[in-house]
Amino acid sequence: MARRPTIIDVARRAGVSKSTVSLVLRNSPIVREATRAIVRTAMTEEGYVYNRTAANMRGADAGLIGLVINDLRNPFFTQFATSLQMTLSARNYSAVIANTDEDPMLQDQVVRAMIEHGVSAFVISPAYGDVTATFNAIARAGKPLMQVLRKVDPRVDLFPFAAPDYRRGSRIATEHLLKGGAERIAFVGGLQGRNVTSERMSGYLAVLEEIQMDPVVLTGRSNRAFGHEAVRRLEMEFDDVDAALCFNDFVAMGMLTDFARSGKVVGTNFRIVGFDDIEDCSQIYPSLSSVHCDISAFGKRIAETVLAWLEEGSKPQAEMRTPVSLVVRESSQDETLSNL
Amino acid sequence: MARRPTIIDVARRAGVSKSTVSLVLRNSPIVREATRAIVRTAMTEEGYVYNRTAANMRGADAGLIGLVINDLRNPFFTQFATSLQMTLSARNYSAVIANTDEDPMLQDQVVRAMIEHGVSAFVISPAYGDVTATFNAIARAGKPLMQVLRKVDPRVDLFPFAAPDYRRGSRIATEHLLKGGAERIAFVGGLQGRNVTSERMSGYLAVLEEIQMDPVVLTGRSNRAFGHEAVRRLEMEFDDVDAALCFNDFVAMGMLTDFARSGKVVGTNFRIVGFDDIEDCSQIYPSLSSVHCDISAFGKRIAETVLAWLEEGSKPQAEMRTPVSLVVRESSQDETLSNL
DNA sequence: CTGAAAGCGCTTACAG
DNA sequence: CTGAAAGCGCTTACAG
Repeated sequence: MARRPTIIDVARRAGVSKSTVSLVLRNSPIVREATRAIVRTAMTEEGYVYNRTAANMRGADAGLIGLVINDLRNPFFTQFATSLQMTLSARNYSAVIANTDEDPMLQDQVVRAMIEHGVSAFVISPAYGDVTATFNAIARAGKPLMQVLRKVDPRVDLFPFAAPDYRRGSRIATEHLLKGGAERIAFVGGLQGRNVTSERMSGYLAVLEEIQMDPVVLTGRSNRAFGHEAVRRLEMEFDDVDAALCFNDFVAMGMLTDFARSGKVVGTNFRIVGFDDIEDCSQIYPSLSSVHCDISAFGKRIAETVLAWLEEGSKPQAEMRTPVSLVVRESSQDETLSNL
Repeated sequence: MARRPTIIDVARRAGVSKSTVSLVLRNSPIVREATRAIVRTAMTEEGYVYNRTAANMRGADAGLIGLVINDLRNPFFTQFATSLQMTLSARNYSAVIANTDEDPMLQDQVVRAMIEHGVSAFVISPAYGDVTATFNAIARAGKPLMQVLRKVDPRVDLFPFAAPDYRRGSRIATEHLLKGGAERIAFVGGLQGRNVTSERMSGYLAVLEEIQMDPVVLTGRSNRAFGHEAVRRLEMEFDDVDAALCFNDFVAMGMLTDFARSGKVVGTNFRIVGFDDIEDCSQIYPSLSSVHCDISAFGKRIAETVLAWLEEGSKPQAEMRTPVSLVVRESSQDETLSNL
């Protein structure tokens, strides 16, 4: 297989200089239309493909964005990554994507690899742990960085933060459970001491304080297994609890499965609301009410924000919150009502 | 913020020529250990980061692999992509990842973008449709390409194909259902006329022919909704069917949900086996038996295969099949038995 | 072992 | 509008 054709080959065939070819490539208006056409045909005849790598060297933007995600196997993050990547694609950027598996060391390694590869900007949903050195390396390399979904570095003036408005989601979910007649509501899941946990709990705590209801908080991992465990603990220790707001949909699904196994009817005897509204929520039985974070719109918005920063230099605000809403389904609604 | 330091800056500080710095960078053995040490310190003092882009220009390998996936929101493919990407990372490669959303046009576009970006090789789980032009563009650019999971281009001598051994999975699942006492087994889901569908059906058809059982095939989309539809159709048209092998886990879960809603006990009255063994299978109730494709090992293996091709020039065999196994859970096992 | 020179494929001023 | 020249940050022979 022969060497890839370059602009010189195209120039020779078109009978112009290579500068002219370069100008055509960059859609410069100073080249006559007739010349453009000649160059264009020469390009297809040669089978020319643009070499971005070479262009970058001369200072042009690489058109590569680094996307670093703490857990790509989790559909919540997958959804975000996919939406972001597709928005970038539509704007003619490509994404270098890496899963860090919640490992700050691995995270540091992939970030450095991406800097070497010359990505133009970073979007990071960080693993918990110390990111100072990692983020500093990005700053030193002069690349914009947005931290999303988890605020791990407090220097939001340098590394702007964006996330859905969890606090508000937590509030409206709690109010919904109360309106449905819940007399004692538990908050289930989420590791103690983490920002996301306190945010997702904060609206719940605020509402309960307003109406003087005692909170019941069961913190723990954010998976189905903890949902199972929580059901057992509630039965043993807090048998007056008749509703739960969960840290995320996995915890909620874990609880649902447990109730299904023991034959309890969720929606009537017990009300559950999840968080994130992943796709499965509407597909399971009973279907799961959940705080919808519109993560797909969120991903799109982040893509646009970071491109605006890159292309127009408009640095995003230090903290950005995107709207959330509540999707009510069977798990928090009396069957008799929903069948009306 | 100052310009990024280059090897010249490092060379100046270390008091050597830039060639020497380059040699150190590439771990060449011909540089004395003492000199290396001096250069290394100079690098950290300057805050030097390697510029791979520049290195590529001179012919070095980019260390970038293009990963193009038909549906990144589907956990099966996410698992594959993640495992592949992490294996690449461990070998000091990075992955440019794109979701094509089953759209051959989008696929063509992202592939061309990746060629411009200078990826060294492609791994593609293709969207259905005509990929000839897209694949030809890759071949013209001289990049290795492996098609995985779906054989869309028959030219496997040029574009080697790899997938789990679906046929065998289909066979062992069918045999398992028969051993459990199934008297009539349906195959549910999978679009007609697609390779994957016929492969996942082939073992089932073969076994049924051997024992002279009439097949019942309900082809259709591969999502939960079709699982619902299938349950209704089975009840109406084939009420002697007492077991189902599903095209994938989503279809199976759709069936499970439907049975749960109507109070039928899966595992006793009706046996179900899914395909792919996504993570949820063990977490739902009843837990879902499934053909385990070990997609994580598969991703790792593909990464290694493509790197071997790239680094050692050892082109993979035209067709590669990886082993599968059956994971038996509640959905295909009599409760009385499983509780022993 | 180390230095000076050429070149990878583009873009960017700068003349014409 | 178009051409000739320099340079982006490396690597690669080729001398010393």
